[in-house]
Amino acid sequence: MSVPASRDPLGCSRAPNAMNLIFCGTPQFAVPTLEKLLAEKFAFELIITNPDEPSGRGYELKAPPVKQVAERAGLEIFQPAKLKEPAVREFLSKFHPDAMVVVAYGHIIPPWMIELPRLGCINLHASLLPKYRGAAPIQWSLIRGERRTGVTTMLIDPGMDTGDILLQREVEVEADDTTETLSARLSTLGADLMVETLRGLERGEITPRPQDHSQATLAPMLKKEHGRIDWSLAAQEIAWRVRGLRPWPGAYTAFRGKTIHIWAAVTAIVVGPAPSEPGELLVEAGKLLVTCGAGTFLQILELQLEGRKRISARDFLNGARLLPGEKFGA
RNA sequence: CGCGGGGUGGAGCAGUCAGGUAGCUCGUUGGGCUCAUAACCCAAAGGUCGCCGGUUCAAAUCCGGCCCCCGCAA
Repeated sequence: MSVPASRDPLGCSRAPNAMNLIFCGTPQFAVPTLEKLLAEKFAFELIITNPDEPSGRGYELKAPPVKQVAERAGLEIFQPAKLKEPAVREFLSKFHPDAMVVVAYGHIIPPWMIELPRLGCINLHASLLPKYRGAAPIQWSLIRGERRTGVTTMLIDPGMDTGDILLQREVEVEADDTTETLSARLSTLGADLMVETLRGLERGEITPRPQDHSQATLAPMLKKEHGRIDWSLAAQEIAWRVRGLRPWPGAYTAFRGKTIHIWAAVTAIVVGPAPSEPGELLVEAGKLLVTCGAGTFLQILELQLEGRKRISARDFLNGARLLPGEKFGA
């Protein structure tokens, strides 16, 4: 199927999406946007992504997902460790993109870089700004039990996700969504929104709208310690965390002196007045229940003992030889 | 040479330190009980103990090498 060479209203011979872009992004979340823009024939002057990092057993150097896609597409790649270096500014000042697209890049964009592109730096953020500003919006919206969330494109300003909003799109959070599944959905939705945003901006059809800063909430980068389960919380709170903390750092607790990860869990209907303290394990009709705060119970569905594979609660019960009164978190 | 855990019937595990008849909880198959059941009772099938080599009268277990899986860390 061939499309005839199109002409814009001015009659100039040019591709329909002849915007020149610089793309900044690093993890998997940024990949759908890059791929979508490639498919829509946007032109890339440069791809900026984080340096390869040692990862996995043996600490082998691993290229970030965006770099892998960019390499396959034959694009020029730039991997500065810091944007502050004078050499970085000097190098980038040679470029004159129409817009810079920033998706989960992992760095604050300095003012001189914001002013580089004609149309500004367009950021895709995985929340309904001004809610959940920061590095981990998807995780925190799940941890907080939000029923709906979305994606936002905005004009980057010197603050942390404080720029003017361009476009937004909402989605429902499914009851079994985890950061993995929600992130996959938002990243493809965001890719479409970015295309729409760029085209709208080029045509002058989008009016940047300031955020209502009084409504802002924060979604700071997660740390390992955020995954430790506090069994005195209500089961619902813990279930939200289990979903939001996947795949990293994961919700974990201690069992027989070792770390055990809880990968899937749901709140359980209480069966009876079983007197027990937070963390205590109960087996009821073949189900593995943990006592939580305020008389609530969490049913464990999937877990993983340190050094072992991820298994179902049933397999765990078959092999663990639980003793009465054993507990998590001890 | 980043640190560490693990590979045992279909599943999850014990047994390995102090070598010597393959164990536990399930699942599967057949039978029984029951109005009925994922419940209960009886019975059966199913394993080169990751691979190769060594030590030994004898190796899942001790020694050497290799393959695969996983946690930490980043």
